[in-house]
Amino acid sequence: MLNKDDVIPLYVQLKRLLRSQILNGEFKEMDLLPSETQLMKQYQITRTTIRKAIAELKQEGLVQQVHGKGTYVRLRETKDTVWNFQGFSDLAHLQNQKPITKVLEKETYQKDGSSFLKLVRLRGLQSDNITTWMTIDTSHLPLNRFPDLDTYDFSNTSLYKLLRETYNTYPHHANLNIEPILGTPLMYDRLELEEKKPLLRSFGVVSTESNIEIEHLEIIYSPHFKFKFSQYINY
Amino acid sequence: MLNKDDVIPLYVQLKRLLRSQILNGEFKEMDLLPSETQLMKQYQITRTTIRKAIAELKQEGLVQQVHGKGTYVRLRETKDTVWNFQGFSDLAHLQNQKPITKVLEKETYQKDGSSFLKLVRLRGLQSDNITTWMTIDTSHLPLNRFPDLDTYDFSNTSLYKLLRETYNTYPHHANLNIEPILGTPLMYDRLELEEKKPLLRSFGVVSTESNIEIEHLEIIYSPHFKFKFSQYINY
DNA sequence: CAGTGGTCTAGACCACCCT
DNA sequence: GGGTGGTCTAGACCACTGT
Repeated sequence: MLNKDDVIPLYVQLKRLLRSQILNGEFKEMDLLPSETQLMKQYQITRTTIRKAIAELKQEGLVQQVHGKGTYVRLRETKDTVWNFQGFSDLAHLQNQKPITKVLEKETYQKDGSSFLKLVRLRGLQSDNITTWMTIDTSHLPLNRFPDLDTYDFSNTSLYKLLRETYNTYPHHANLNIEPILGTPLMYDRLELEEKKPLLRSFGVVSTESNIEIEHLEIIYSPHFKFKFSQYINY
Repeated sequence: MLNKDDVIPLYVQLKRLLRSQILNGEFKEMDLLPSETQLMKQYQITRTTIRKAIAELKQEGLVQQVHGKGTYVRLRETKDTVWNFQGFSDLAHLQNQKPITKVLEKETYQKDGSSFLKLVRLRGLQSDNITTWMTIDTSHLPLNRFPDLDTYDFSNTSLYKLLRETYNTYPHHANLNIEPILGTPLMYDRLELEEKKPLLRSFGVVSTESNIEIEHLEIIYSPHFKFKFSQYINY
């Protein structure tokens, strides 16, 4: 149920509710969501509010509206663009796949008189007990900002969840470069690739809303990872 | 001005108007757009309609709203990301470089009973009489939608400008895939590259606002072309 | 035809920012 | 305090889809 006195806007509450119902499987792929009129009655809120919630779900690619028919659940495609960050786990669940993370390296080092944590993780998706490795993530995090970060085990803990919940730091945007590379033998070995196809490498900085740098990172993408983009064209 | 009897929704009309004003430089980077109240008076439409228009501009990355302050023009983010389309020329001028286009192939062909134009162009930047080739663009365009398109010379004519001004067709967004490849000898030859570094290849479809496909395209990027992204992180 | 989403109006109250 | 955007209500009419 929704709480009209909560500080969280009604449309956000409704959006989260519908999203969790979709992700939990209460509504399945190609199901129709309740119509806007039904939702009005059910939650006693206006259609405008409902449409705002659905519009954002549509933007996230979870839902598709068709005039005269209804609002369909749409888990396929669209959101493959989200590479890592936290979209990784969500994406996995949608496709009945399990996100797998293996910590390859974890070490602290000094640079310019400050301590940093270097974290190398192999990330992949598991379905039917077959694991497909997708990326090798290398993160560099400042330990003065995140004390004791090196004491955590990251194989089961989301880095960003930890930053948010323990260090109250909210990653907001990333500035990244992308380039094609020939992988090193180590990379192909880690990603369990036979073919020595070229790989994608992206690297850059993750910052908070106020542009404080919180992470330097590099991501090596396996060819299994399909990059999709939508780009608006400016006149 | 807006036309309330037009079949085009008011918010779309307003969105296009504001967008063209931004891109024509009537509003500049970091300028404030007129406030929602001002726009209400100016165009005699409701705030809901105005907010819908602005929301879509926000989604396109042209504009940013700040509570209590106003709506700012923000061209930065999108501009760096823009690879080709017409951002190419803008980008060039900014750096005191001249955009160069060389038509490599131009031929019509039949497929599924329809005629198409295949256009292959080499694009680069010139400064101090040195040309650096950046991309090889291959476009496929339907001739039934663009009659006589094959009669134009594209070395000095912008394809998109032609589509807009002659065929009244507005490219709006592109859905693209990106992958690293090993180039063919022909590619390295055309791009005048000595080193056989891996290249980036992107391919996909360009559509109008109403999702009508107008161009299939492939772009091969030279390593001289640096890809930069800004990605917002969603929770 | 009834039901659905798409657009739009005319208000209201609030939280935020600046002076 | 006066202006800004953020949320929400309670309606209305329309275009599209199915039967």
